[in-house]
Amino acid sequence: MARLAGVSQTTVSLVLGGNKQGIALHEDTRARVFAAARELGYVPDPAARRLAAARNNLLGVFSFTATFPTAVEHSYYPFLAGVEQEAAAQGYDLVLFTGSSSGGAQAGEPGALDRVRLADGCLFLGRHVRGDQLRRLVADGYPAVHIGRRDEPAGLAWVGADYVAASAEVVRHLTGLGHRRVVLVREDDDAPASTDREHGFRAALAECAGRRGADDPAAVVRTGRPAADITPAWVRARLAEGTTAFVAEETDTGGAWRALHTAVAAAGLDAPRDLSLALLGSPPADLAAVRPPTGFDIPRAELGAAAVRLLVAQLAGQERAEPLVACAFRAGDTTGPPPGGPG
Amino acid sequence: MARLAGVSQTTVSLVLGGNKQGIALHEDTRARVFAAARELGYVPDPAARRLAAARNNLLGVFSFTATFPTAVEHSYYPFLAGVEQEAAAQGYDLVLFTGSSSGGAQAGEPGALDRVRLADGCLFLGRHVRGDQLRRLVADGYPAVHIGRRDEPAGLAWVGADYVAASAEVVRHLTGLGHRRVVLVREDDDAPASTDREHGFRAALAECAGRRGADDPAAVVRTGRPAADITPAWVRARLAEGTTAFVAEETDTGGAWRALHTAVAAAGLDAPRDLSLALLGSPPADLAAVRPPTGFDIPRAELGAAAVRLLVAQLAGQERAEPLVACAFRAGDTTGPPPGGPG
DNA sequence: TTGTATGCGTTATCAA
DNA sequence: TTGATAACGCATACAA
Repeated sequence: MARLAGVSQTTVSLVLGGNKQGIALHEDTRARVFAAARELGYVPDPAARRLAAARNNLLGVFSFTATFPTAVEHSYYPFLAGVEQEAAAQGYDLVLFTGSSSGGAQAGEPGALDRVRLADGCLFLGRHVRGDQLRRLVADGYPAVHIGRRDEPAGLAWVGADYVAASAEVVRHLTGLGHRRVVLVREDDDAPASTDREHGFRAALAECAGRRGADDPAAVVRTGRPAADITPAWVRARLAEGTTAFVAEETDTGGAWRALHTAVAAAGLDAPRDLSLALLGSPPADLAAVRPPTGFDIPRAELGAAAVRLLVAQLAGQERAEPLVACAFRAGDTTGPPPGGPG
Repeated sequence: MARLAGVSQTTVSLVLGGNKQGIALHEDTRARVFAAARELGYVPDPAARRLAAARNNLLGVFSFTATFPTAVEHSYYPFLAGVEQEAAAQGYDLVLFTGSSSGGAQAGEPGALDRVRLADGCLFLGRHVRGDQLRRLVADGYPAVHIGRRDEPAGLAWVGADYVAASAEVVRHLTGLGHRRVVLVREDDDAPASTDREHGFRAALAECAGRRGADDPAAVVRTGRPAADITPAWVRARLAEGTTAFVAEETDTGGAWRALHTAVAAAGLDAPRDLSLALLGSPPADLAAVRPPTGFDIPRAELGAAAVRLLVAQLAGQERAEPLVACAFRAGDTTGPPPGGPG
């Protein structure tokens, strides 16, 4: 013990612990403690100090699929980048959990989510988190934050991208160019991320209809995987009906956008010459290079960081703040005025 | 406490702790303890565990730059994939220590490394490791494994890719095609990864020279960042001297390969028609699609997994095994016989 | 087969 | 300004 070296004992904690309480210390004492510590190579045991502090400075990160899947494009990497940085800034370390691993022994078992309790609080990623277990965690007052909007279980804190506002902005960009009839291609599921985009889409079109007195031009198409119904013929039919712009939502595979892109090209059409295309999100890497679509970028790193801040605030007993993070509008090369002129 | 739920208390440790000592336990008791634990969502505190037993089934990962940097190409992500999977298989949870992350509160502090002691052992990644702190950890007998060959501090265990063998194999592929004069373009630094590649390169060429009695055709060029000296004129000059093949080492930015690629194209030359090109590693994503180069792939996930196995073996007091992991030769489209025919 | 007592290294509360 | 002393939550030797 450094106690032997110096002449003190509890004092070591104080000087080496940073003296949070602001207790007065003799400068000599400090110096002696430091000297002795260096001499013996003494290092405060993090386990002991975390035990005594009743807080281990660990934040959990739980993703129901592997945190590091082989296919990078499905990964949570962009979120983790923000999580890591913000956790570092807040002085927390990260414990990585996955639905498939969780300590090896009890994979997939009913209590698998309980493992996260070894951390002070936990972040959850992904749609497929078991609701019942999460509910219990939340009910027990365990600090938890979900990345992505989530209505269930009640009381679960979350941070999410403001898809409503971002989608509305994209649509307003189109209506501002003169488009009056726009079609949204979305996935056939009811995830909040899809629903929010549709809300923003409809809201922005309704605004325009109100102003100009036109009838409601909103049209929404739900497509499957793969998006087999988005064909050149389908595109032509929509154009014939007066549609001048198409909007696709971003999905994890980019399927909707890819299908739209392909169908338009196959129909011998060109954006923005013959019609306008926009993407409610970011394009898959291989299509990004071809022609950057008009749309918005999801601030994934920002979301990760915001989630950490929210979780830390929860740990400190503070109430939650604004959970929505704004997306950045991206002006691309795929939109322009409708062919026949505005209106 | 789970103690309240059941009727025991120390027993909880035994049954939940895996009962290392092989003490006899009533099946009813075990069942009751498990039931109570599940009921309360009880999880043993890792800090307390580590304090009392000096182990808590936590493995640390410490990288000397952010583990999830904004620039994806510099990331340790591929290693992490293997680390995560193997750690799960071995029954360990992963702690990502954020001590050195950019923006981290204790980024450059002298004690930044000490927090890893919370975990039973720790993996280290990256070239820019604080040697002094690592040395202390190792000297204290703390289980540590470095991913990537490393000579310093002495006694630090590591796993690495067998760059020597892999590079030699690539060169033999070239000499087998008939190339006799080959130039290596490498970074101007002395990282083991670069040095090993050069060794393999030289060894394979020397073999060939020995067999055929030719003079030593090895030529090594060190280039900076950016690799400004790799110009079309430079390529032409080497060809004029009789060089028929060029080999570049993989770097984190892919700079050397990119420079070579660009210079050859700008010189109006084509591989494998006019000359052969090979890459000691994998190409950056954007160049991979263009034309897959002959070379080898670093088994990053395998390395991560091997590191975990080595660390776990160290925890069990076993001695270290073979630290080298073989790279996979990749036949690409950039090599062929020399233009003038073999020899 | 299970309960009791003790210690792991710190921090926090009080007393000196 | 500093030194005792009691937790912190768990594991282990030992007694029951």
